[in-house]
Amino acid sequence: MARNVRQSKILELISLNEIETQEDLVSKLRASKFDVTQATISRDIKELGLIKILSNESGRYKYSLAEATSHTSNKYIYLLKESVISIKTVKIVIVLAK
Amino acid sequence: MARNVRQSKILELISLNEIETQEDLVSKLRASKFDVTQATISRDIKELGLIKILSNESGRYKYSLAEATSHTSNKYIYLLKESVISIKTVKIVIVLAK
DNA sequence: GATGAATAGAAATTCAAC
DNA sequence: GTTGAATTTCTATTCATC
Repeated sequence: MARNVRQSKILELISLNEIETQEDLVSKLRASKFDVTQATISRDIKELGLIKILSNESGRYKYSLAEATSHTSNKYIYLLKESVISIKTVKIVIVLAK
Repeated sequence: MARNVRQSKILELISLNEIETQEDLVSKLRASKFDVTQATISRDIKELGLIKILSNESGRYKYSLAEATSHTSNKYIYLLKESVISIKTVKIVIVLAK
């Protein structure tokens, strides 16, 4: 399912990068061969429950994983299980467990 | 300091209500006699490090206190100390400690 | 430094198409 | 059910003003 692969890629991207806007995310996804628009990313972000927070480093807004709840963790874990995950994505699980 | 009083009122309002937009917050602040515009609220939100998250009840976005960090907690506690705080606002501290 | 009016910029939704 | 183009809605910033 392409949508799940894309969403797990989004989790990876926001974990490893400072993503300031949805357009940033679109660019990075396109660089990874995901042909997608801002409208879809907006929906993905809502489904993943991602939040925009202030980055300590830059003082600017960036996307972040939501504060862990059973709902969001289950969603993340499901996506990671469903997709072919690189070692980078495994690191996300570690981040979640912090 | 009017700004701090307003910001602690904001903490109270988002803790006790589902605030979906900055305009919502402006309305509620005006109802509480804070004469303020969206531009100022945008700045307050950034300074307080507030985030927009999905509400479990409504499935819609609402403003929320940030995940606790020493920085944000200190900021909240400072504001609560500085201002004349109602019993309602004391409840916010309890929420933060959860 | 704090703020508002206006504007630019970003994000959510609509509406159609698939 | 998923998506994109266009649009609406919402938010951040600019540029004055105090």
